[in-house]
This record gives sequence, structure tokens and C-alpha cells, in this order.
Amino acid sequence: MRSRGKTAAKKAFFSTVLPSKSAVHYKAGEIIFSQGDSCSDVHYIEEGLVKLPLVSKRGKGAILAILGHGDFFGEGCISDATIHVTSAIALVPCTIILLKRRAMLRLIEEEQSISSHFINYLLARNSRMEQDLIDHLVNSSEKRLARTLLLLARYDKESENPSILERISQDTLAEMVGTTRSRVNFFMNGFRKHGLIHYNGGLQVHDSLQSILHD
Amino acid sequence: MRSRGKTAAKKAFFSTVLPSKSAVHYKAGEIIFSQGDSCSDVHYIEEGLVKLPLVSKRGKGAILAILGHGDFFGEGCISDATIHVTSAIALVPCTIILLKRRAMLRLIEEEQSISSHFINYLLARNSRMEQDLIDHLVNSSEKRLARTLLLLARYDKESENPSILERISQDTLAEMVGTTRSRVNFFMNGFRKHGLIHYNGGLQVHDSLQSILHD
DNA sequence: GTCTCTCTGTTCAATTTTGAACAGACGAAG
DNA sequence: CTTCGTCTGTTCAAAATTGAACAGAGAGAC
Repeated sequence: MRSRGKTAAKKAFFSTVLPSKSAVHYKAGEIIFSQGDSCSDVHYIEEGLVKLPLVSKRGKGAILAILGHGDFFGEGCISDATIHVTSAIALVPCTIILLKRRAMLRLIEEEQSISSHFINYLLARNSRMEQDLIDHLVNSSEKRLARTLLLLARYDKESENPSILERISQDTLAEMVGTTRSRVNFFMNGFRKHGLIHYNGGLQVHDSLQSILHD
Repeated sequence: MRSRGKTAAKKAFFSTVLPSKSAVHYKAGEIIFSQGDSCSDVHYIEEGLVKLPLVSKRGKGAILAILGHGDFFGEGCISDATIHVTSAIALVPCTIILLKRRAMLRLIEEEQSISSHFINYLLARNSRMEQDLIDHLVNSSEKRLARTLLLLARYDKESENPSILERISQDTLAEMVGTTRSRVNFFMNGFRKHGLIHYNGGLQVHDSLQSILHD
């Protein structure tokens, strides 16, 4: 169950065991579900990228996560979630596998290998979120922005699809990082001045941006 | 597997199935493990409260979580964690059940009810952390502080033990909320002025503090 | 008692962050 | 080509946050 070095194999696992007949396609920008909808299905990303935005009671927007191939979302309904805390929107064309709550429960209860893999997935997801939280607790928004850009760049490398970075506005970045566009613009200008990012038509993130993270 | 209304029963589950002979006692303040230690055991809190603090590369402290009866920690080793990202320190006298990584794997793979319950636990833990993250994305430190105080007050109500609130300094609160003591002190004074908290020897949190959260 | 230690209350200048505005660039739609 | 809408670059005053200092209160050790 150790996973280092076999990420790809692990990601493929659910694609092979989930019923692909329940796959649904979404166009870029399409809404998969909305914040406040009742949730009764588990979603699995077979292909594409999905963002999970939310709006606070005071109207402030935020983006909880951007997920890609091999990730689940809306999985809270398996235990006790009844309504979606966030919306889910396709960032690029997506293939999503839908599983009714009960179907997922059956899989987990009847297929030992599935429940093991799912536990593994949840633990990985947990530690990703833990990193995000730590980031907020100890890092400045500048570092969080750098981290976010590097994450998006990674997605861009994985799939040769239309670049995500070019579809993400400074407003969106601000919502991901938890700050304002003012700030994002300010930092982006700084990064650019230092040659850490580049505009060639679209935004390009240089690996050297990691230098920002080295505390 | 729905859990509303049976939280207590759910929490008891692992106490009944985990090998209680491997229980270990810790005194208040004792270090269970330290950030950077290699991690090979899963820890389950049979009784007590544990905090998970960390220190960033730049020396900034933060508290990732405070966990209580029914919570696991160090569970990352089940899949791929190799060293602890945080320390773990007993806040009050604790009874912790220790499970070697392999023992936990065996339980998960062989006992269907255990893996189901564990998935349920992980999902609940996930949504707690999600709330924390959302809190950082959309809320002010004042609200986060209020939320933290209410959470601690809840722990205090559950166990009639020596009050946690009285053992938590403004410094610690600052590390939990992700701000400075300056700020915590400022807000606490405000809460006190408005009668939302009270000092009678020790700190007391009034339910009315929730009014702060109503956006 | 007295010393030490830790915690809180308080203050404040320096800095960071917000929120809002406006102009220019660009692409899509008509 | 023109218009519309969206995104970026830029500016700035107002507001929030930090970081540091110091005094006093209280607890525990001796």
C-alpha cells in the first residue's frame, strides 16, 4: 500500500474498477453541481480538471481545490454530508464517473481491494489538505501564490491539453490563495520582474519560482 | 453508515475493536512524538486531548489540530507518510492505543467493518479540515478565533476534566488561528467587553460568542 | 517571603493588506 | 469595424496587522 513511485498505477486503479458506463462528459466551464445542492452521488475524475469554488455567507468567493485525474469529489455523501459545501465546475473538458451513494457503499463493503485503495486515496487527500492548511498557518500570501502557480503548472505538464494557466485569471488566483487581486497582481509583477514567470501570450511558470518557497 | 445522531456510538466503535493491550498513558504535556520523527505507528485516542503543533522552516509555530476521544493521528503512515509533519503532545492525561503500520493494514484488509468505519472516520476528518481551510479562505482572524474558542469550549463540556481553556495561552491561540498574540489579545478584549467571554479565575466562553460567526 | 517564569494587558510605529477606482489591452460577438 | 465584456496594470488612501516593548499579575519552587 506504500505508494511512492507508483502514483500512476494507483491513479489508474479506480478507472479499472468503477463502472465506466456511468461516465458523463462535461464541457469546459460546465457546472457539475452547485453549492447547496443535495449530494447523493460520488464523483470520480476519469479525465480533466475540476474546480471547487464556494461563496461565503458574506459573498466572498474562494476556491477550495482544483482536482484532476484520479481524484474523487462529492465523496462526503458516503458518510454524512447531505448538501454540497462547494460547487464543482469543469475547467477543461472532463469525463466524470458518477456513483450513487449506495453503489459506492456496496463497492466499499464488498470489494476489499477497493476499500483499501479508497482509504489510501483518502489519506493522500488528507495530507494534501493538511499541506494547504499549514500553508495558511505559516506562510505569507506570496508563498501561497507561488505554490498555487507551481501546482497549476504541474497540471499543465501532465496533460498537454489547453493550458490551464492561460484560463486562470488573477481574480481566480486570489480566490485560490485567499487574498485579493490587488495582492496577486502585486506579487505577479514581482515574480515577473525577477524572471520567475513569463508572459508569452499566456502565462508561463518557470521552475525557478520554487526559489520563493525556500523559506 | 450515515452518522447523524449516533456520533457517540461511532466514536466507541474503534475502542471495542482495537487491541487495548497496546494502550499507552501519557501525562499532560508529555510528548508523544516529535516533528521529523519517522512514523510507523497509527495512534488512536482512547481518552484525552492531543495537540499537533509544528514549526515552520522559518521558525514560525502553528497548531494544526487539537484532537480528542475517537480521533486517530499519525495515520499517514498507513499509506505513504514516512516522517511526522507535526509533533503530538498530550494536553491532558491521555490513553492512546498504538498500532504498528502492518497491524493496522491487516485490520483494514481483513475486517470489513473496520475498513468501513475507518473510511467513515477519514471522511469526517476530511470535512473538518475542509471547514478549517474554508475558514482561512473566507473568514477574518476574529472569526477564526471565535470558532477556535467555541471548539475548545465544546471539548471542555464533553469531559469534565481540568478545563482546557484554562491551559491555553493567548500564544497558543495565536498559533491555532494563524495570527499573532497582539491580535488575539485585541480580539479577546473585544469579546470580553461585549460579554461574550468571561474571566473567573480561568477563561470561560459563553455560547453567545457564536454571534460573532453569523457572518 | 522572595525569586523566577509565564501569561496577560497595553501601547505604538512600521508595515502590510484591503478595497476601490480607472485606463488600456484583448478577444468575442454582432 | 465597433461594441461589449473581461482581464490586467496601476495608483492610492484607509484600514488592518505585525512585531516589539514593557509593566503588572499570578503560580510555583525554594
